[in-house]
Amino acid sequence: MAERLSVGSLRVINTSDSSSYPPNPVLQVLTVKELNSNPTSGAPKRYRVVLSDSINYAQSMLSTQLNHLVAENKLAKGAFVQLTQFTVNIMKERKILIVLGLDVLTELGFMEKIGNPAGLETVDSLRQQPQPPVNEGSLNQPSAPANYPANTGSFYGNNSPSTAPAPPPMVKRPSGPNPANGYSTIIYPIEGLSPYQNKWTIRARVTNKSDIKHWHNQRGEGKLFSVNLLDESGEIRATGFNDQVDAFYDILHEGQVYYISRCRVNIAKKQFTNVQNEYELMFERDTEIKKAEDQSAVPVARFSFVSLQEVGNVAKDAVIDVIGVLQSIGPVQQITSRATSRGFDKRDITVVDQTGFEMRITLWGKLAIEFSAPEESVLAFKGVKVNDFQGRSLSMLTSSTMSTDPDIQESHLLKGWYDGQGRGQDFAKHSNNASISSVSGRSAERKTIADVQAEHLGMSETPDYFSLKGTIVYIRKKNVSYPACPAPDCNKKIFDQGGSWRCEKCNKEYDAPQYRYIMTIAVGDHTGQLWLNVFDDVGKIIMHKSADELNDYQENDENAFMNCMAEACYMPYIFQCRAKQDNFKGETRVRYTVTSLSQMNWQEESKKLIDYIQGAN
DNA sequence: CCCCCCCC
Repeated sequence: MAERLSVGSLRVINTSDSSSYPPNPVLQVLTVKELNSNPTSGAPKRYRVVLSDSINYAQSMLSTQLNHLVAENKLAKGAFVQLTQFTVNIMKERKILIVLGLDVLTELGFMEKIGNPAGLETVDSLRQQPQPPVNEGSLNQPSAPANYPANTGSFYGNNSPSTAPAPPPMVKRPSGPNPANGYSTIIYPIEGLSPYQNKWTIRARVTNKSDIKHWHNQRGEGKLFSVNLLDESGEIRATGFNDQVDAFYDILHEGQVYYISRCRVNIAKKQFTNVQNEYELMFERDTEIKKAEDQSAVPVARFSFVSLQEVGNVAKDAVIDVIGVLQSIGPVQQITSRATSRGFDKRDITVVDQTGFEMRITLWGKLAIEFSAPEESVLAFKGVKVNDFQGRSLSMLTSSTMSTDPDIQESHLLKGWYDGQGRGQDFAKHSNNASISSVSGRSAERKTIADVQAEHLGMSETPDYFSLKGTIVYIRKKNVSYPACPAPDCNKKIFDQGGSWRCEKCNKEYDAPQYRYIMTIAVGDHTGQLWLNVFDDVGKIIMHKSADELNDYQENDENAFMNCMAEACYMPYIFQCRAKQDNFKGETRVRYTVTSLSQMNWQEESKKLIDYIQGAN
């Protein structure tokens, strides 16, 4: 097999101009590793693959459309692959191959590592500047390296040609625009774009075009619009401001394919993106946009569906894609925004899928009013926001899209399932239990108990949020729960009037209270111990039963009660916590409240630890 | 340079 390898090709790619890249190098797969992305973000998995030519090895990232090869165990350790499309990005001083296309040479099977391949020099060592070793974990967030020269022009322009790679050629399309009019005939895949390359043209379909938005704030005012662009490799958002609105807004039409070149490539701000790309484009004065004569061969949509069941495990505020069968259509309603006191039209619909879950999705504005899809249509949503109202619900954003009965495999499968069995089925909701929650879409930062104390979390004006990996070491037996008003969302403590229970808030009498947890638990980790307050939704998870049931035990069956307490103790969890000052008998103290908790995911935790250990070296 | 996306 060794003779099939493109021996020495990786060094050529690492050191030379893209025009000298070996066209279709054959390489051996040394390792395939899943990048530890946030499992609650809804984003697809990313794989890092180490490739060897037997003399050298190199890091690569697999474009997500190749993920299935990993899932099918075709692309695995020891396999041989032939790259058919790739580009080179620079992350943290090191070149990374971005593999956009490859063939697994299955006829060669899997083999032990051939030769004794060595690592390649970092970009900086090629520039005679010794650099510390690369932290592999950094691949997880390839935000453009802050420690990297911001002026990429100087990097590519002023250095010697041997260290200054020009953009790699990708697919040659003789039918593309003529270089004479300023375009390159070389079409780049969107996934290969990066701030370090500026001579490219993409051929992409506009899958979403915003209205023109005007803004004014302290920093100034202006107008903007943005489009989502899609090709077979990936998607990216492009935004035009002010003059570029005038120049390009009317040229770009949703659904059509364009050649686009000479944009600025910026780092996408993670919290604002709803397309899967590290970068985003900004139209500039000399940006060129030209409608493609051939509108075919560019995908119309790209989805990364999360099943309705899985929506329960996605963080609040994540932006995800879902597909489901339309089950019910609510009426158009008018609401008034609390923030702006403006009125909005909305409509709630419910969709179901073969995981047996239903999901409410809120549509807004014109789309809500004009919604006309018949019941039992398949609806595919791209870029909808996850809310945690009553468990889980979804809400469209202006950047979201909805397609009715899209001609994609998932849609046909869903239709088949619905006609076969789904129509008569009952569906589960994501109930109002505590679930993975987060502040602004991310999980709060992990702290040890020693960190929480040393950093004085909760002692400032605003609450602090953190997550904690710990074990329940004690549950206070006093005041485990209180008798609450059974009216939905009241939760007020009610009082036994002798035979009936009175709620002062509702001004009503009830036959029985509904007990709610207000537990105090001690949680320990390897650095200390902390008292945490737990309310009903989290209490139910810890105790595996309702506060009513536990209260019943406490009153009538001491043994059963003690057993429940014992079983709940010494369980490890990841606690999401809020630390907040309050006044108690004239003294200021910090109260720690568990806002939600999740079961230990040992695999994830192990990964975190490995990354932590590697980062420490 | 926006980044709001609303309500129960």
